[in-house]
Amino acid sequence: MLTITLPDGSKRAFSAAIDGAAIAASIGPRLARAAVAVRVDGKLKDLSASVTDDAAIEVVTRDSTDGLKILRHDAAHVMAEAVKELYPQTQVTIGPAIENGFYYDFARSEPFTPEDLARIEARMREIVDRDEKITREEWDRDAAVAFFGEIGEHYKAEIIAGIPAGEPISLYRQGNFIDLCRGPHLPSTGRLGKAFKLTKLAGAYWRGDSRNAMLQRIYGTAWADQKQLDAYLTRLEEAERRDHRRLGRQMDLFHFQDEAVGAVFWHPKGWTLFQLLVEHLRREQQAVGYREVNTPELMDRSLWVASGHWDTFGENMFTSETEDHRVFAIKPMNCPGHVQIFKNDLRSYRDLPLRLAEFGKVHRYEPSGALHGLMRVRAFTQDDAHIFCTEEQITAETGAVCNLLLGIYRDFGFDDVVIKFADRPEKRVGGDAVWDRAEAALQSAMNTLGLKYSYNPGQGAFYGPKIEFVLRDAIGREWQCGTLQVDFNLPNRLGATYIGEDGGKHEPVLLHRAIFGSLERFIGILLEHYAGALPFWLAPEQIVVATITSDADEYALRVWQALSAAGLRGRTDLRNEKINYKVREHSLAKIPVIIAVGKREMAESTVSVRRLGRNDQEVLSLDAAVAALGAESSRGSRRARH
RNA sequence: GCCCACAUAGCUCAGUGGUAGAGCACUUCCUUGGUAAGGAAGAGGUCACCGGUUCAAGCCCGGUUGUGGGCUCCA
Repeated sequence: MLTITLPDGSKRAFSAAIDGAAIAASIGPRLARAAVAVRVDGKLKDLSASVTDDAAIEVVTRDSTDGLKILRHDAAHVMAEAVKELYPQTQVTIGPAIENGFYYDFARSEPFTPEDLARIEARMREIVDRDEKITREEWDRDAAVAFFGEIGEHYKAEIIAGIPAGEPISLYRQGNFIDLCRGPHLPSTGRLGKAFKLTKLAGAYWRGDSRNAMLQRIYGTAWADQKQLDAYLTRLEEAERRDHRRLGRQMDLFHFQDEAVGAVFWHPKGWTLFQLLVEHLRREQQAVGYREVNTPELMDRSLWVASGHWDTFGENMFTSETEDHRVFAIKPMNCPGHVQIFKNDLRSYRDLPLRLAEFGKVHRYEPSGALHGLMRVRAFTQDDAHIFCTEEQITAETGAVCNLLLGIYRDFGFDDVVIKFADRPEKRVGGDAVWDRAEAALQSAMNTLGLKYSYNPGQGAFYGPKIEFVLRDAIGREWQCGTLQVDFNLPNRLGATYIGEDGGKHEPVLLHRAIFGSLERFIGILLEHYAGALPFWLAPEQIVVATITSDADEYALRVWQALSAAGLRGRTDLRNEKINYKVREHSLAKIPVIIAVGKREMAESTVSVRRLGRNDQEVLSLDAAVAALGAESSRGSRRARH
């Protein structure tokens, strides 16, 4: 006799041990069909796992978060089975479920081709039709290592050999395919359904280490049903249309070319946007105590040797050698420069916190494969700032930085920012005691603020732990934008000190912070976020004044003059084209406001205002329109922050 | 840097060994019109670059550069 408790609190009694499938069936046939696994006292189990004692049971269905994960994991297994059938010489490695889908890494001397992908996918559908039973087996570790070694699956054998001896391991078998897996899995391959698709082919290093062999990774997407799959594919297509590289071309904002790989040619409209971001942050940060500075692009190598950058990143720095054999480095960051400004005066504890900001253009010789539109470039502008403070001031300064940052992000329409805490990396300067203090200080400041963050182990800067503020692009890729780093190392390495209350010399703590991070990257994210339709205050061209007939040319110029005098950006369109044509063209160019003027407006001193995304117009007197649009533009950029 | 794919007009793309194509954009002319494409004509190319195969290469082969998708990296 056992009693199970369902999530709604209801209880059911069974006379003997029972498995998940039977429990689901006892509740209803629909649930039984949708069931992919069960959660027994919080632990995910196969539907076939038998429940012998009283337990809390939740039937996991295929469209739930856990259910989808299981489906995707099964899809990976089915793909591996298909690959082994079609290309028996291939070795399997690992194949997890990921966001929206799954992948599997294979070792094979021949590269897979896009045609192979179609073959593999077809075979996967056959395996689903075969509806092979999926069974769990428990093996002794050493027996499993020997087994996989024997059948030539050396990667699998290596993985299993890494599991502590004596720990029983589970294998899952379907047809002739057997794989190491923690589970749970579906009862049979037929339950996977056919709402999956293989999407791309990629390389991936064995165990994620670039010193290891390159494996071939096949990515796929899998869903509970065809409708979900179609919706996902449509979403991807839409995301492609908001790719910032495409928008940059369409909106004539910037371009790249071969002679300056990874460096942006900003066109007039793109540069206007860039300047708007700079102006906005400049105003906001000056209001909270930052002072702007500017430091040299080119400094002697010795400074970078002293800071530690030369040893850690020398290979990624651009250098320049003069005729007299002096080696200069083009700055890859601004911190050493700011430390020089700090050091150039005798500093008192009364000067702290000292907040130095710079819109500093930096160059980094990034690996060619890392480059990506505006998101990852070799020449970019940081909205960098360095706060020299005491250890006691870290919490307050961290709070102030986070407030400023989250406020700025809100101004640009980003309400949900992913925050990560990254601690000491393998390659670092400074002793463990210093790192302990830096990490503790940053973490306690974050906890005091009550901000939610995840943990990103080993990803800190070489001189200190950091907080990463991460935004997502149109297809969900994550990009670090803002950052805050606590540094107990550089001031020491570069000899920065201040005179404390006690009259003695002390080392300041250095907080590094960037809000946009890289202006280039932030603009890339911003464009994708708005799909190019920037809010009125940010649009490089806010208004086009378009004539309906040439009789209105003079009036249009007068209207434009009035708008321009109110500080608005835009132009006239006096071309001999129909108003329909002009509306279409400027709408596609994502101009927020089109003002049409014809004989009627001219006679009445009015304008007809059409907003992007709307099909109606508002007729206003010229004066009222100028006042309203002028106010709207400055409202966006001048937020009340108190 | 590594794996795979791709590179044709300003843009989006077609062209699988036999004289380089389309749509949009551009220029000129006609059209002066009321809120998402009026009409006609014209101009526009070292088919990324270097080499090879071939009577003949945009197309086949090799290399280089760049781009895209991943991996690694990201001060």
